[in-house]
Amino acid sequence: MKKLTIKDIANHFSVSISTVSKALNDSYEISKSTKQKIQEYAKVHNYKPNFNALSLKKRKTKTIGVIIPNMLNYFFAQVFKGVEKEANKNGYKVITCISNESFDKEVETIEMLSNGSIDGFLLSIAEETELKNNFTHLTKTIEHALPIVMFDRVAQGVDCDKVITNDSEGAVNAVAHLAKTGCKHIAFISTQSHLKSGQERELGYIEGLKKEKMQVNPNLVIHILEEDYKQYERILLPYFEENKIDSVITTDESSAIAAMKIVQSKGHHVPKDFSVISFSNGIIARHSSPKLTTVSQHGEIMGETATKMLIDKIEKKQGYEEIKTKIIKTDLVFRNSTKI
Amino acid sequence: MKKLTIKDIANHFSVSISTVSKALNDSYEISKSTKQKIQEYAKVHNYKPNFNALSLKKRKTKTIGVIIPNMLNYFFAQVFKGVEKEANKNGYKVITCISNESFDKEVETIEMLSNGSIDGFLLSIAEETELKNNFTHLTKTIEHALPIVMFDRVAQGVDCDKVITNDSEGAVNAVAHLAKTGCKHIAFISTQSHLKSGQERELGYIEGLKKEKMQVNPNLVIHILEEDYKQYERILLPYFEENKIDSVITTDESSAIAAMKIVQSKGHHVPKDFSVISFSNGIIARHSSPKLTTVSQHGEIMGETATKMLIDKIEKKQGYEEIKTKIIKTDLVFRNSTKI
DNA sequence: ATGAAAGCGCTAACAT
DNA sequence: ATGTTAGCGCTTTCAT
Repeated sequence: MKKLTIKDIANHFSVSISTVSKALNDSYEISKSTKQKIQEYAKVHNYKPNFNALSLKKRKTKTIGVIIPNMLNYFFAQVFKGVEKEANKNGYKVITCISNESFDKEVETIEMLSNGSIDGFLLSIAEETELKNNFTHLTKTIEHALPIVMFDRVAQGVDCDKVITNDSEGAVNAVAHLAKTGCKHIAFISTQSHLKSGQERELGYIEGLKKEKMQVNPNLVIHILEEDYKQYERILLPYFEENKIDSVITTDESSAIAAMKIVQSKGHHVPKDFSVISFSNGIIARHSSPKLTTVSQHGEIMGETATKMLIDKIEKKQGYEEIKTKIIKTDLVFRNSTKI
Repeated sequence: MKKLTIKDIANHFSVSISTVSKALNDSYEISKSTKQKIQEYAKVHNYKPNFNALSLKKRKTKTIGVIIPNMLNYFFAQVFKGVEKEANKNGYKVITCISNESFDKEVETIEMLSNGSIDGFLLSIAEETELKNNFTHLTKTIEHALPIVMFDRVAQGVDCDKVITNDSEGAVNAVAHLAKTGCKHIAFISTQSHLKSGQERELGYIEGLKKEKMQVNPNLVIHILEEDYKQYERILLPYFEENKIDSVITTDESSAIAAMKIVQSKGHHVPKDFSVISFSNGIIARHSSPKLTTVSQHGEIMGETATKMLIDKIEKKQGYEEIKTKIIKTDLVFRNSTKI
């Protein structure tokens, strides 16, 4: 069964294709009766204007491209959920690509989609791109009039809209809560010291300590590598043996769990003897014993926000020419790894 | 900066557009020298053929549509990873939609994409669709010559390629391992008794018991609702108090964790006194104490397989006319919630 | 070896 | 109120 075109309808009623086109678009030029019969016929036969013809003509595709570093990351999956929802709400499709944290894949993807496939990009830069600090592929596409909105992992130097979370504030709040509940020796474990957001969290930790008039002990700032996730406990153990630590803030869930297991294995009780707060997306945090108190990022809202910004830019809504950065706040979600 | 078109290139060299087109496609009709200078110029100026013009002309888009029930589900995220990878490898883009387990969203999505946007569908049906047992939206799109490949959650009645996992076999293997390691009273906890795959797992559990010449005790087959996930422990507790249970197979990770917490809170040791095997995608399983032994599904391979099947069908590769169902086997991944 | 022209499905300016 | 025509960017058949 071939797809129905405007031409077929025109033939069927022995009218011109422009009459049909106008009728379907409810033009005032066409008589009520013709409009009715044509619209009726189109509906019954399930006519749908050809997407590519429309896009070619109108020079816009009503689709956006999203580049996500890693969909297995729950946070990014949440962001994507928000993107898809907001895009659909506005009648946009979304082409999704995973960069796998690879610079090359990111560049290739942008190349692939920079041929009129999409009206704009949403992206969170790959780890490798962040390290390389090479953003020419991004500046180039912006020059070519394809708008970009970056989310979460953002390239400061690139001139475009951005949506980020307030990582440092999240850490400050975490420190404040620990201090309030009597913790004196707060450690910080980072698996992301190579990333901007990881550095922000660390800065927030320091700032938080200062605010609480607590001393910053460099021995309590622990940097480990994400790729070593299978040996977190082994790697962390010495830190806990050589220092007096009564609480920890971690940049990720896995190291929070590892820290907790270490102190538990020494017979300590969480949260009575030891408190834990983790930056987190929540999935693992809700299944540990005890459940983790977290600095929670609102991925879905971030996705919605970024998408809205991009669509506003594409459709040149009021104020679209300003370049904005929006900040999504974090929430401290109290579970059972901290005292009240 | 406007995008370069074939016309611009033609003007620049004062040749016709068809010459340019042929030159860019390396046609034998064009002289070596002209080809060279045109290709060179195109490369330098980063010419890219307009996607919509090409699609319109060629009547294919090199893009596939994927409908996923829920991207926050780690398994589906894994499938998606495989899809994206395989699609890209073959030069396809992927438009991704989330049905959110909703029948209506699924239908709308299919409507939205059935206008020449894509060359074929990949989908896992929404829970609601599975319950409604209404697949006319699917049969209709197949009739309209848009191929569909279903994965994981599959509509048996619909005539199309499918990729599924062997759920029942996974359960049989789980029972076998528990039996081998001395378990006598194996319970089964299902949060998915309304879904085909949940039923298959239960069937496999029964079959496994019979193979091991063990008695089937209906009291040990426990059905709970996924929406009650916050109260699994409360709901499950009575079963553990009223029955002699020394091991459990669960259809999901959360209830496995809940079961484990219950027995641990009674002072029992996992796996010494109690064994647990969970159907699982792995993320939570690797963070519990002890880590869970799982029946692991290979989501990424499933995604790759389904995508390859769809592309073969779209491109009418050898044998594309047969309708096939491929089965991805499960693996029993031994961690620490079972004995050896 | 190169070019003219038709056409993919649609919109819209311009007749009639 | 309806029709003709050009054109979106490209491929391809058919001249030349």
